Amino acid sequence: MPTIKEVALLAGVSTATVSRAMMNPQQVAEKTRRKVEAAIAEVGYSPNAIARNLRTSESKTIVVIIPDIENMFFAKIVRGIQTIAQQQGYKVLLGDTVHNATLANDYLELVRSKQADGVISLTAELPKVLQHGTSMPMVMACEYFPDFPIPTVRIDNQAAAYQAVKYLLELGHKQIAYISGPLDNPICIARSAGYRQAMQEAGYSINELAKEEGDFSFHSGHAAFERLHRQYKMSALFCFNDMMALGAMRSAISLGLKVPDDLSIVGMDDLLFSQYTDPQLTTIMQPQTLIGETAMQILIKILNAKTVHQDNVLQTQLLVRSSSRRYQKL
Amino acid sequence: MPTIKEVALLAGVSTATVSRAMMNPQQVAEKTRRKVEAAIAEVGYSPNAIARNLRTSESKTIVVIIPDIENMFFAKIVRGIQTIAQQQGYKVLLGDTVHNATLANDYLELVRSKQADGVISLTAELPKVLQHGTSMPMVMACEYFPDFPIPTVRIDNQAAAYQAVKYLLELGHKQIAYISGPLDNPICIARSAGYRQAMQEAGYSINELAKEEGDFSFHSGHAAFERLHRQYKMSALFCFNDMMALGAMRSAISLGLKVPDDLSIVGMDDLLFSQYTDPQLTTIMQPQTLIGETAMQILIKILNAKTVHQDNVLQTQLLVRSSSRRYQKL
DNA sequence: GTGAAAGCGCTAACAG
DNA sequence: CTGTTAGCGCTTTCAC
Repeated sequence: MPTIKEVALLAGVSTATVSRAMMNPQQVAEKTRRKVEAAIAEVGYSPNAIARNLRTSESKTIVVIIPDIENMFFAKIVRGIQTIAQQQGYKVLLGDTVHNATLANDYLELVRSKQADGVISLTAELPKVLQHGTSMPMVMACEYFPDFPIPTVRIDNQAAAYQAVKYLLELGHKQIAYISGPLDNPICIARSAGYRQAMQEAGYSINELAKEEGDFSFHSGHAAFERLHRQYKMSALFCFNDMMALGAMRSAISLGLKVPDDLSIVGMDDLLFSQYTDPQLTTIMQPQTLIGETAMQILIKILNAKTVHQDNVLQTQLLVRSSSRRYQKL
Repeated sequence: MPTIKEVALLAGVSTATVSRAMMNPQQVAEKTRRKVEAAIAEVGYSPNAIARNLRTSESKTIVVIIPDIENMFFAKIVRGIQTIAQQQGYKVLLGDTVHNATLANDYLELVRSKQADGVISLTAELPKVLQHGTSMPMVMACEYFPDFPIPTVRIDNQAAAYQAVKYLLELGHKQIAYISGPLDNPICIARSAGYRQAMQEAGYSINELAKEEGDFSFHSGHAAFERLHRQYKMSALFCFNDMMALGAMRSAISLGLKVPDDLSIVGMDDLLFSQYTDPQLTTIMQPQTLIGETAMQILIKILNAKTVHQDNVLQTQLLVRSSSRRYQKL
């Protein structure tokens, strides 16, 4: 790999001039600049970013921590992040934690060690790893932690779940079950609260058997429904995300149930495929692209000025499709 | 951020000793090491990887370049890569190029600048960017370039397409159309050849109207089918990947066609959702996890010993499901 | 407008 | 076993 020194030699200038020609072109004479550019092209020089970062303590790179790259929900969010990042000259690196806190920590390491300037976390694995109260430019998207004072962009999880369950109640359903994500996850706690709020408002008691736990994956939704089906007689099901809803729907169908005739299903997220399955999935849509864009905008503000915007709450929307219908006696 | 100097000062040793205590603990006296470790903990020191990499030219990190994070096909491959990487102590960073050669180049930059040791490319954007014949530890997965002597892990694209089309021919179909990815993409050229081979063997001529181009995305498959439907009367359709096949299937259905009664569809990849759509998608399965694992294993060998394993070809398999059926006169 | 020189934080000889 | 020294490749004062 050619270095700046070789370019300088060939162009007959000092390394400082070569550096300036790249960083502040207007500071260097037209003629000199052209010589430098020619030399750069000739040797095929490309600056060593790592040396540059070491010097400037800035990498113009951010890292996005994703819990599960197989969950399509995150793809659109990443795209939103990338759009803004690119506009502002930031590169984005993705880290998939496979729901593993140690890996999440490795990615945080990139920021500590100056390989990246900041991080957007889409995962809930972080607090286990943030005991040191380590402070770094960071924004949390989707997930959130009441105890950690980290700028967050998210939806109102309790209200969203409330809306989903309320919708099912209005259709006349009484036996409404739900499949949650990990029970200790704050967004799941909030969504559970939304479920309870809606049920209690309608005057129904909460049946512990009406709940099963998954991990947000398709397969966990499939498995959770099988357990649920054995233990609780329901006419409607609310799943905490679409991947699980889709898994549960498949499970229901293969158990011989008709959706929505025997079972209404409502999910949450609105994935690309949610509208193309059979039946199409009714769901609470999350503005995925906007979540990503907002998160990146906040991170850039933090990087520039240390301004902290706490807790941005974005709007969701109920999308009624064909996986849900009015309750009918069987 | 505390530096090694502060640790050294606090521990009452030189920076070299601190460094050794971290890199080669056995080289430093038990007692000294303990002092150093205590100092590290006290100031909350964490080494600046960027300075370290600048010095050692090694990062124990590899980068995976992905053309489109929204295409689920890549998720499983990435998981395969991660499994092996983790076993061998490598971190993996993901870079989504959004089909953009400039971004692809940025990620290559990570290797040139020693922020990563090697790269696995799942994208076809590279050659445009590799004019300089730049050599770096790299393996190509899925895509390949006949002209570039880069270790590759892939399937036999022509044979796979041949198998798909042959299958449709055996079902009695004669009017078989196909939706390709970008026409200048080598794997698409190979798959087109497989299509032609099968058609010609069966004694059918090639109709230029029986072909449309997409970009491997769901939406492009949807749009391509609409064009195809206007210009060519077909009883069967082969799509170069499942995302497009799923898009085409939706398009067909919304145009009032029955799948498979009016139109048989065969895809390629075998995504998680391919078996859960209605109808379930017949497809040529690619061993995604294995592709990822193999690619990473090869990269590690290159990193260790410069051994080059050219062109590993993995097996595919036709999965017959319900989106295809025997031809019937209408 | 340009060059000389210092140094970002770290590791790796080389001495001792 | 440990300290001293010399850079890795780059940017950035500070002079000229």
